[in-house]
Amino acid sequence: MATIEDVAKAAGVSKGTVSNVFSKKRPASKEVTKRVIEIANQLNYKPNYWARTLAIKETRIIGLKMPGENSKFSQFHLALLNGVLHVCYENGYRLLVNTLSPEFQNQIQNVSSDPVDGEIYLDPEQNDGRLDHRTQSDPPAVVIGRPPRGLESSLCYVDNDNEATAEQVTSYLLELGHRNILFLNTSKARTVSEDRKRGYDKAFINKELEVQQELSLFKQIDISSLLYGYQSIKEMDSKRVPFSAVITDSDKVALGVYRAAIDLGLSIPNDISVVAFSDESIVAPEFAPPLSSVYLNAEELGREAARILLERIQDNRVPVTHHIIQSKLVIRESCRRWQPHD
Amino acid sequence: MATIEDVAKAAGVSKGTVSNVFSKKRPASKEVTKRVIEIANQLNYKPNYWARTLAIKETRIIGLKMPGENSKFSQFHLALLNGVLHVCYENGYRLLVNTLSPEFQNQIQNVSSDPVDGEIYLDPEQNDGRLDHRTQSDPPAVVIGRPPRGLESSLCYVDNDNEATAEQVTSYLLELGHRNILFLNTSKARTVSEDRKRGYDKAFINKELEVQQELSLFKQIDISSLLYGYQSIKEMDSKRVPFSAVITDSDKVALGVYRAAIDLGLSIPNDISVVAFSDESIVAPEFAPPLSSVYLNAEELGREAARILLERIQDNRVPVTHHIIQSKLVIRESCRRWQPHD
DNA sequence: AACATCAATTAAACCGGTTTAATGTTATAG
DNA sequence: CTATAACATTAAACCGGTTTAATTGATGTT
Repeated sequence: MATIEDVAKAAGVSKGTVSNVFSKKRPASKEVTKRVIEIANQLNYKPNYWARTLAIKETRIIGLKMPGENSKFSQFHLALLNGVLHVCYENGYRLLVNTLSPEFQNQIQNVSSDPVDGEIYLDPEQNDGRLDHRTQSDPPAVVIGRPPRGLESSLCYVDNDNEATAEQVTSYLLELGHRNILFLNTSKARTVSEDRKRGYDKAFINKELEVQQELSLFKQIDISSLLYGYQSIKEMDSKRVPFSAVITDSDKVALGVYRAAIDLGLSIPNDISVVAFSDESIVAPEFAPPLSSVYLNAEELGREAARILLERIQDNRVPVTHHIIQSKLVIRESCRRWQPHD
Repeated sequence: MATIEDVAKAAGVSKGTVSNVFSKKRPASKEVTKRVIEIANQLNYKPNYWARTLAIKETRIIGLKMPGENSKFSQFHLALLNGVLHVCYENGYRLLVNTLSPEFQNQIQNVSSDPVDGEIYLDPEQNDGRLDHRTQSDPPAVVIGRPPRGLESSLCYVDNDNEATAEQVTSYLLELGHRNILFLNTSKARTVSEDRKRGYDKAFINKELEVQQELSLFKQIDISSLLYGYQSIKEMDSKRVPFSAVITDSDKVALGVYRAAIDLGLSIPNDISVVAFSDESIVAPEFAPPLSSVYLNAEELGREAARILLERIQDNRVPVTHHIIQSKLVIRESCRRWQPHD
């Protein structure tokens, strides 16, 4: 690969001039510009990205940090990613997906600063190593979701109002007459599970009803969403724990619930009502019956996070902001007024 | 941010020694190692990624290049991405998603080498600017999908056998007695559309039937998949073009077909049989009726592409390889034997 | 003619690491 | 007790850009 030196020599000018022709940061005469560009083309010269980065201390790359383990992108992440990418596209930024295993990163040979101008953190957890170890000198960051207690005030984040949404969903079911509402929450480690649980509890308390803790489940990390939904229902059934409605963490979990219902000869919504969080796919309407679910606006979460991040990158003195993205409960046909059987 | 120089001074050793402690490329004594690491921690020192990259000419980043315009990741891309990420994770690589607008990249200030060790190209097109302009000095590349004619022999790629699969799908419908089979193909620009069309034609020719070209449609770039499916059916219906089966490019297009069928009071599969390519979501079974579709194994496509790329990065003299990933037609309930109505 | 102004250019320093070649130090063999 | 190998360390060069400060030469002013 040709270097700036090669081009400078061939064009009979100094490195600085070639640099100016390419960066346009200072003027160069018409003739020189023309000659340099011609020769650069001949030599197939392109400025070296990393050399430039080293000199100007800007990568024009933003990072996306997944939580620790080898996690997969979900439907929700996909929408979110598309939002982030959209903003990147508009602003000439690239996106670096950071999936390095803890083992890899802990080896001293692999320790290094992150090669980005700023980072978006996904799926914050209660004790989030990624966030705890952040220091002043790290690049700007924006979290999607609520950061763990204690870090809320010092970190920018973008989130839904998960507590209010959970309360709304639960109230909806309570008003339909349901009293035994199974809550298939996401993993306890994630901060969002706590918020949703609080909203769920609140809905009961508002109606002066008692919360049945044994109906609040948390997903284990090692189980798939589909199985989580399926097995939970099967288990509740075999333990003869009564419930007439289910709130699930995602449409995938709801799918598991649907399948379990079929297996158990239960009808949705006649025997069980179902509502899901996090429906970003276009398929909820295709469920039989169409699934009522909460649209979280993941794409907007991604867009907004990226926008805020770029702002901070340009000027890191802008105040820490917290941005709430509107979510929306979409009622379809998976819920029904509860009336005791026979 | 502290530099290697700061650490070296504070520890009373040379830059080279600090470098050796961190890179482990050459030995350092126990005491020196200990002292250097201690001081590095105190100063919160981490080796600068860009400086290191410039020196060793290795980024440990692989790139993912989307086609030109601001395109979104689909369900298919998601599965593929997860495959790529998995391999990255295992091998300590980061993934850079490159979505820069052509306008951005064409400005001289933004011209530069790509900041990656190798690249994966998605959705190759017949006249693909990204691929045409590649030169010997560009980093190693792997294409997912068939490269345009002329570049096939010089580029590594991973693909399904789209021709054979399309032939299989079409034959399946022909054997069910269908003769007017609408083919809602993907955009004509993409190489895959050509391959599938060839397979479709072949199935007819094998049976010594004539291909009705007016039943072969190609998606326009500016229309959503859902609308493409919906409008195509509506249009065929209003033009009174007879057809009894539809092959769609993806489950999203199929969804549009389902919705049009409802609008037109047509029953699937009684009036229209439907088969989709590219079903990577878990929802095809949730369609009413469950959608027969071709599982393309996108995750494996991604994994294999990443694997081949890493191989080439380690040794770019390995021969150019073409890898075919198995796809599979999954029969569900959206197709039926064709018998003329009353 | 002398001086100030301005644009284009350059040599050299710099960004923060790695690597080479040389040096000093200690252990091992003859 | 050397000669030699093996090891740890360092100074200096290098990677390929950008930037600073100085220089040149052309233009304009009085």
